Amino acid sequence: MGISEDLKQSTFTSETSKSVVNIIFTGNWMMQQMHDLLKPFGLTPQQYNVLRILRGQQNNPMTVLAITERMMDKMSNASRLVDKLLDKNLVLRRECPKDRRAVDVIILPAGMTLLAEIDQVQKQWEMTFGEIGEDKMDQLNILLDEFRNVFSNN
Amino acid sequence: MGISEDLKQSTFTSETSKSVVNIIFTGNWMMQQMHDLLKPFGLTPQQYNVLRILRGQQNNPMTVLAITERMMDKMSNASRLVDKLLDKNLVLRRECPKDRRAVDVIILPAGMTLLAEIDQVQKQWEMTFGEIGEDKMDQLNILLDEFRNVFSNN
DNA sequence: TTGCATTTAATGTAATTACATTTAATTTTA
DNA sequence: TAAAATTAAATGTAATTACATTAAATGCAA
Repeated sequence: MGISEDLKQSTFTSETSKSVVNIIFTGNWMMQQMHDLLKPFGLTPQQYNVLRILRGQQNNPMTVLAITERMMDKMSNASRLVDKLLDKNLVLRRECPKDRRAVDVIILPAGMTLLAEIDQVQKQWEMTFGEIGEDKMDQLNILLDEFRNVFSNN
Repeated sequence: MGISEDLKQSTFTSETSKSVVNIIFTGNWMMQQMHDLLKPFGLTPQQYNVLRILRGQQNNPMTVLAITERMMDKMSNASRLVDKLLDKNLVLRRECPKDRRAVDVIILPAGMTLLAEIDQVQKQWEMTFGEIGEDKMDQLNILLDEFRNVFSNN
C-alpha cells in the first residue's frame, strides 16, 4: 500500500506533486496516531508537545515565546495551550522577573508524572517503527530537511 | 538547517522520534505553504483538495463519501467543505439518482477556471522542489509509505 | 525624560474541526 | 413484507484554530 492506493489516485501530475501529497498525508496520519495514543490521557498532541518541551528544559522556566519556537505546530496558540495545561494543574505560570511582559511557564510534578505514564505507551508505539532501521530514518530526515530547505537556501 | 535547528532541539531520544517529529513538522510546514499559496484565491487547502479531486473525476459526479476517501485530511468534514464550495458557486450538488441517500457533487466551469488559475502559481511553487530530483522524490515516497505500512502489514 | 516603536502575551471573534447524534434511504433478515 | 441493521449525509455543539487587535512592558531616539 503506497500513497496511490491510500488516496485511490492512480497517477499524479509529477513525482514532486506525489511527494508533496505524501508528506502532507503522512504528517496527518502521524498526527492521528498521536491523537489516538494520547486520548486516554486527556491530552491533545499540541498540549503534549508543550509539556515535553517544558520537560526538556529540565525544570527551567520557559516563556511562551520560547515554547512557540519549539512547537511542531507553530499555529496553535501557545498562550491558550498553556491555559489548558494550567486547568489540568500540569504546569505553573508566573510573571517573568527579568521581563514583566513575559510569562514563565514551568512543568509541575503532576505534569512530569503524566509524561512518565505516557512515555511507556509512546515508547511501545515508536518501537513499531524500529523495524525500518536507523539508516532509513537518517535518509528520511535528510530528505525532509532538504524539502524545507529548498525555500531557505536561495 | 535540519529539524534540530528548526525546533531548537539539540538531541532526540532516538532516530525514530526524530523522524516522527520531522514528518509531522514537515507536513505542517507544507500545509502552511499551501495555505499561503491559496490565500489570494480564497480557498483553504482542504477546499482546494476537494476541488482537485472533483476535477480528477473528469466531470463525473462524485458522492461525498467518495470524496472523503480521496482527501489528504480525512478529518475535515467533506459535507461542510462542499457547502463552502457551493457558497462560492464552484460546484453543484444534487441527489444521486441511483441512491437517494447519497449526494452527487460536480465541479462547475467556475471551479475549473479557478483551478486553472491556481495551477499556474502551484506549478511554479512545485518547480522549486524540482531541484531535489526524481530519484530522491521516489526514495522519499518509498520511505513515507513504509512508515505508514508498519501498522498495516502485520 | 518623554514619546514612539517594538516586543510579549492575552483576548475577541469568526471559521473550522472533533465528536456525537439525527435523518432518511437502502439492505438484510426474520 | 415488516422490522432491524446498515449506510450516506447533514447537523448540533463544544473545542480549537486563524486572524486581528489589545494591553502592558521594554527599548530606543530625540
